[in-house]
Amino acid sequence: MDLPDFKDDPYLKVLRPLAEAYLAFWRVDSRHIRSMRLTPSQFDVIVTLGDTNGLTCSELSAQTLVTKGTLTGVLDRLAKRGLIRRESVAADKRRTKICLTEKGNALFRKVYAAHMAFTRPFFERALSQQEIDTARSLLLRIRDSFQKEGQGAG
Amino acid sequence: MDLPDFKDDPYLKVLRPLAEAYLAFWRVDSRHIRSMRLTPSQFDVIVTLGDTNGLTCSELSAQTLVTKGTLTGVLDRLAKRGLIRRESVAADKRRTKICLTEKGNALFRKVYAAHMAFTRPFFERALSQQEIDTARSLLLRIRDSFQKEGQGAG
DNA sequence: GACCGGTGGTTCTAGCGCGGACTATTCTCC
DNA sequence: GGAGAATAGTCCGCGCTAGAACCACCGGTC
Repeated sequence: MDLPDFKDDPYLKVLRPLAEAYLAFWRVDSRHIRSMRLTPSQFDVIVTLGDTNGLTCSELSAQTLVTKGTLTGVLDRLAKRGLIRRESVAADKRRTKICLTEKGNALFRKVYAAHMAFTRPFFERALSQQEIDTARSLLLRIRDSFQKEGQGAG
Repeated sequence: MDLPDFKDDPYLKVLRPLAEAYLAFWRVDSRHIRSMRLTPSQFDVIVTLGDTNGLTCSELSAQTLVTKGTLTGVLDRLAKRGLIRRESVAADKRRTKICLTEKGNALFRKVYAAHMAFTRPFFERALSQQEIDTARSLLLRIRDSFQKEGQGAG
């Protein structure tokens, strides 16, 4: 994505920093998660399940960044490690409720706090309170622009 | 990553929008790339090779988001489609120079312009010129914070 | 000219990502 | 209450991902 001809294109001035900022964050973030013996997807699922009474697969995949198809495998591995369990739902036999086990809940408490504490300083030293607000609103505008349906953009 | 207790944490106010903005972008971006019969990694490689006289694998993996180990497979598939070729380097038998073929170069020209044209409007309609500059500088600060070595962040 | 640390590319393992197909169940509408 | 659409979860194919191990090769040293 690095052509001289286009380097001055104003929109590239955000596109690349956006990608670079997120990916720099992501590398640090995921490395720390892996050091806690979880993958990013597993962490995402555990944290999303934390402090709930269980969620269905659809709810989980909507609230995490894990798609429906991938979720099955992720849950299989978490179940194998005794961190979650699948419960059938009487009212709707199609559904399965996913719950943290005791062990999973304990892990959640430990790992979430640790990860927050690890990640926070990177942001705090980068931006002031006011800049955080500015960045937030600009980023949300970008997000909304890409989330608008009719992807035809215009 | 969605706990009530922590929702007011100032750093979460950027973390989530950053992730959401990038991922919203990424979904639209990668879907468009796939519609052109390329994967994001393949696109990244092709675009990076465009307008060069060939790069070694190390150079490629440094300039793209594709790691050394993954690159082999990506290049295999691109070679199988006749889009790149591997050339041995006389001066150093360890190295392999990767070049776009004619076909690959033609694809590059077609696909890169199309993709830029597709993506640009999403940013243009989200932010003004001035906001682009602001967003850029804040994002670069975030990036730099995460890229600083000693990941201990303090 | 044999050692040796460093580099370049490939290979391996375990796991994730997307889209699409499939089965079972539930909902909707006539 | 039965046909057909929609939904829930699983499964599959292909490809990507990090990280580590591996082997060939280079550069310098003695």
